[in-house]
Amino acid sequence: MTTPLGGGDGRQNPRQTIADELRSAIEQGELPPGTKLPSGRELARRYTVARNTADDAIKLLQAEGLVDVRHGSGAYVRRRRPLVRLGSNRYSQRLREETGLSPFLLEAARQGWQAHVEGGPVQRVQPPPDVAERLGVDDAARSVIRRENWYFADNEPVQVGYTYIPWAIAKGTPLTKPGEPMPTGIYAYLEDHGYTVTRIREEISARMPRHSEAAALRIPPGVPVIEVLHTSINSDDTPFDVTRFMLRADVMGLDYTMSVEE
Amino acid sequence: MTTPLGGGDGRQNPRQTIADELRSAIEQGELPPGTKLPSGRELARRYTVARNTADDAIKLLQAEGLVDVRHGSGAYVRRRRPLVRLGSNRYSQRLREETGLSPFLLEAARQGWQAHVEGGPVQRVQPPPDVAERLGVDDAARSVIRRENWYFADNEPVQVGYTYIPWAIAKGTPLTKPGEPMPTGIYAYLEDHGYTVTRIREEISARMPRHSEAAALRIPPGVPVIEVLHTSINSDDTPFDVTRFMLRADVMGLDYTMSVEE
DNA sequence: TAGTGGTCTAGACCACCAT
DNA sequence: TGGTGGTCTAGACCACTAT
Repeated sequence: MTTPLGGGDGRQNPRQTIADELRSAIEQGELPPGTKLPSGRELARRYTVARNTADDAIKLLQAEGLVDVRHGSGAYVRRRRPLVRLGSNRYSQRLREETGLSPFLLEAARQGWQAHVEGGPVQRVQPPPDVAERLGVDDAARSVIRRENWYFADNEPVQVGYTYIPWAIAKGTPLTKPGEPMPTGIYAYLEDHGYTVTRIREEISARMPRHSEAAALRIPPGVPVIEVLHTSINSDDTPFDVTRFMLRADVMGLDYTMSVEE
Repeated sequence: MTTPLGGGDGRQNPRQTIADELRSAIEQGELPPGTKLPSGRELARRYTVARNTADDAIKLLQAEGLVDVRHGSGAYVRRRRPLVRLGSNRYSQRLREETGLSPFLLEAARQGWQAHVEGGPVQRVQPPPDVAERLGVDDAARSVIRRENWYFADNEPVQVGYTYIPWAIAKGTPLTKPGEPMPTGIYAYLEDHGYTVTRIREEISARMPRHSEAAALRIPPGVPVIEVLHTSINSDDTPFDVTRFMLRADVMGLDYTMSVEE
């Protein structure tokens, strides 16, 4: 087949061509957020390609996070939702005491979201290697308590956290029991027993969600997760809690303010 | 067509079935990193499906970031490369002076990477709204200087940064000229002129790369970017520089340690 | 009920890789 | 040169949505 063009640049893939044109229409604002894209069949007609090919173009945009596809309805330019930004002050004792809220609820409420937290199972387990290393704990069986928490905004799950506390610390306390003492966070409790969050370390990475994570957090295609490995450090420089958070990156972000040591 | 199974669970999509089995083989370690997956044609034979279908299964894994596909060769389980973690101390004056290195070079070198930075164009421009807001600058034309920097590790681009400095500050200084004064970073220069990084704010999000970013940073499918909106704050609480970084999330991460205010 | 996306088939040609 | 991925076609059936 010959290339019919007379004025433009060289031809490439039909699939890419279609995706490129839709993409730039989106980026230029010609297709504003919420707009419905032409249907696969319609694109196939316009570009004189098989429907497969047109659909593949839309799948590309979906993987790039540009569109949401609704079965039976159409593909729509994704609306950029404002992020809930978790601040670095979220471990502040004072904030907690004044509001009685856990960090997540605090930030979410401040930003106008209907937020709640649900506790999951609490188990005595063997810590993952990276957690064990940061806790300075044996990589041995049952050396830590693992607590699971799910965070919701407007009734959608947006974050999960797995908290690991050395058994030596948690032993015989309510920290080993589910449901407790979540309302104001476990930190209020730990504080009363000599563990104050003096410093924190947060190691941040991003990746595509695992299949199971995508299902559990209802993460749409084209949306990554932010993984935060958080370590709480006591005034005597001992780490006493490590939490691995997974955040839906389309609704959650982080916001740190910190002073720079010389 | 009937479902031939006798012992297992219910059937679903061939495409999903194939992806599920490969995925769990990868997650179980039966297919270790670097292993070559069966070819599309081979999978098609094994599962008695069309080649399209088998290929689609592999594309799913690719979009999840689990495999790297090499044209003409095969699909391989992705090796997890260790991250270069940029620390919160990277704006430390002392570190800079002792080593003479810019933050990125410092961290990368410390972690055994062959690193270098390339400066891009320097222009006087109108700042993006979010940058203008953080700089406390007019959203007007030509109110800031924009500097562009590309960061390489082992000769691969892994990070871009766009730095915005108010024209009022940069006017008549080497900050308006390209190539300068990069070797030790612009911060050394600013410091000598009354702008010391006393506090920083970093707003973090993650998303799939834009098409152009993916091309420029050579980001493979299934890999997101981390976007950091960095603000440098002077001792008098004035912001004097905003930089937007884009990091390839498969090789770059962040590592903050900070004290918690009461 | 008409239109839309989801998926699959069977066959084809091209580009790239490795031997 | 044979195997592999990349892409495309033309047609089909199903599941879901909207009216």
